[in-house]
Amino acid sequence: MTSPEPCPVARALDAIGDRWSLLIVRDAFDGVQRFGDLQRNLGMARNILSDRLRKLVDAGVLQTQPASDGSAYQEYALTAKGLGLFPVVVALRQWGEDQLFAPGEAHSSLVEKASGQPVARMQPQTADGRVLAPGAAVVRKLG
Amino acid sequence: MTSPEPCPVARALDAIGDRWSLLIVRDAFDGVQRFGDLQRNLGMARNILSDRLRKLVDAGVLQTQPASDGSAYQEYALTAKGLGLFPVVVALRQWGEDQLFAPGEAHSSLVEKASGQPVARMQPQTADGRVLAPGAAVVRKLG
DNA sequence: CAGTATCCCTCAAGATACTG
DNA sequence: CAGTATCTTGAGGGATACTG
Repeated sequence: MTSPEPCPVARALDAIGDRWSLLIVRDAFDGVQRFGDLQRNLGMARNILSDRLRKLVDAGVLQTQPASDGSAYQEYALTAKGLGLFPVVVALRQWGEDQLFAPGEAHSSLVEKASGQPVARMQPQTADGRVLAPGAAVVRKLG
Repeated sequence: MTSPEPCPVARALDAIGDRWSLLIVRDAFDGVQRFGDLQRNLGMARNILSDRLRKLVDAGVLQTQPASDGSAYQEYALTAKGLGLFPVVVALRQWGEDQLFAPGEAHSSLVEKASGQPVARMQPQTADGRVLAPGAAVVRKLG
């Protein structure tokens, strides 16, 4: 479970598959960029957040940049690599909403209601754009 | 980080966000259904695999069924809920391939080459099917 | 405010022996 | 072969005090 993982899924999980990284990334997509905001938002220990941020920066998922409000501190922003996690976060949210909530149960995708806009969803598809349903036909194509 | 998580992403990660579950699910999508095959394939300790399988069954992601070869044991198969993780696994694999491998480096999505068929890819899209690029416009829609 | 440094502790994970 | 039982370890994580 370490070193040169040959499986892309395993390698991805090695990079961002821990308990906090993807939640940090989700918040980053949501525009949260400050240490304190992340910490309050996620309710995690400062040292852990600090460590996770460093690792995400080392991994090239986040980058630090001067604070937009002119304060002496920095902000954490998604890199291109980090933005590439968008489908992952969307897919996770989608599965969570579809499979992990009771029919009437409220979840916190409030933005949809607030904005009146449907949130992004995912559909696996072939390279030529045909929609793909999970099942026997694709079962051996996951790598 | 426990109990009634209101965020779908957090709840999803609570269910399958540990170090092994998604790898087991990936193998399941790949047709691996036997305890011993999973154990050898993933190189994980028997007791951990046993525990993880039980939890995945409890979570409704996997179900046991009589072995197809008539042996006395059982097989672990994806439920509908588990099949719903297809986009998640695909998105993870896609990100891994695109961002975590050097240009010429080989990864183990051999199936594509073997079958000559392109593997599934993901594209986030709106409810009406328009393709969505990650960025400012969608940044507040992740929930 | 944005971190770092310490201390502590739980739990996930590994190894391995055992059972039907 | 398909697990279960037991033991041990180490890393991940939490609380909190501290610094620039």
